[in-house]
Amino acid sequence: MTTIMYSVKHEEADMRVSREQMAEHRRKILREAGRLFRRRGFDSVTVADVMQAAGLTHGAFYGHFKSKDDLIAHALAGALDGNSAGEVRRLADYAASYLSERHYRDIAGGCATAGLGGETIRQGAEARAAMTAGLRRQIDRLADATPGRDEIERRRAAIAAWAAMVGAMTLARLSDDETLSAEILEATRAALTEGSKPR
Amino acid sequence: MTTIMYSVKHEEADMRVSREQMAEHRRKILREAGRLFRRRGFDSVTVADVMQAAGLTHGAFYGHFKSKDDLIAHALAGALDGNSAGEVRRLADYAASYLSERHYRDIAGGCATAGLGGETIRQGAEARAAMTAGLRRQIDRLADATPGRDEIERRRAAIAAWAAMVGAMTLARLSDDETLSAEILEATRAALTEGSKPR
DNA sequence: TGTACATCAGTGAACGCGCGTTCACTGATGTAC
DNA sequence: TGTACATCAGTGAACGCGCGTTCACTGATGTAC
Repeated sequence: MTTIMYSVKHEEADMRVSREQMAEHRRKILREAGRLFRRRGFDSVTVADVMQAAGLTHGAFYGHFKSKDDLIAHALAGALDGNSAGEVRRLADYAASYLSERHYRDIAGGCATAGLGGETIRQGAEARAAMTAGLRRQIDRLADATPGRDEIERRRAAIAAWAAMVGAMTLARLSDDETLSAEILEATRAALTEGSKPR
Repeated sequence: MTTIMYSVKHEEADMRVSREQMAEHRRKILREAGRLFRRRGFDSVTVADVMQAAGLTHGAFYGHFKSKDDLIAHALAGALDGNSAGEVRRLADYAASYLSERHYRDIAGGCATAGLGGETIRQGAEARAAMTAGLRRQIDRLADATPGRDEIERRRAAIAAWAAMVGAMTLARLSDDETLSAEILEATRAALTEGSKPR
């Protein structure tokens, strides 16, 4: 009996690859790390998990990053950048979309603050700094889309609204009863939407 | 040269101890675990850390709990119980106290939902269940102290307020800039307090 | 444009450490008489 | 109430596994001529 083996290379991730290939690999590592971390948390995702998701072996990791902590900081920064892409038009619309069932279910692709905020408090200085920068950007973005008498009032309202959104998503995902989860999202959506729609 | 050694026993935690001693040990393990978990998260606290904090050695652990996961579930339930002790009179007062600098700094003794909510999503079924039960109790408590036309509206408002409190504490602790942290707490406090004070 | 060689991205085995868990042992507790 | 013995809470060494990290090696890339 003869077994014919086809050597299928999904990507040419063999030995030495070109420089653009390497840059592409780095981007892929960061993207997959961002998704894995959001889904499973920093600690339970291993370096080997990330590299496998990126289609490489774990040994190549240290050619791209100094350490797992280094990866965490960069992946977090990337995920936060991805989240804050696009302009926020009206706070009420943003809240409705943020507090949607779709976002509730998409942990891996969803908001990094909701998915990883609680754990980042205990991470290294660089990860904390990335989070703080992302938080500042988000507050600014939301303040521009928040109604209010003056800049100070809009900023205040934006902060409170952002806290409610992140908190509601955390609580909804925490609950093991999906009816309660839906109620939490709905109640917070209502609170952030009410009175802001011109009718 | 002679060294005189005094054998100081802080507690008689030698071999076999009495049954009430054992019950006391279990309570101490749970209390210390609750504090350590809130401060450092589930993963970075080891069974040996907890037992040392309780004044015992790690080998005794499995006489008290089935596994680390078992400890997590019980410690979480205990911490949540501790948090929800006492009645909530007025939502605005509760929010002011919850969003205080004192609470912000007291992670180990503070709200377990804010301290561990983000991580509990990825914990076992029992830990999730304990969190869900705690969440339900908290919503009920707050709803009773929330102004509103009817039960449904009070409950809605209580949920949104609770989400804002947990979110604001998470964001404040996330920031590595204490000025921003204080601003987040202050803004959310203002949002939850405004209009509710009779003047 | 073609050839020779140095570089270096990726591979996979190996290292070492820490942690959850187990276990033989100890000796005080608690019970039976 | 006192004595003899079984029980069992706690001790500390040991086990085994997983994970972050290192390293010798490979062979394609990219450069010098």
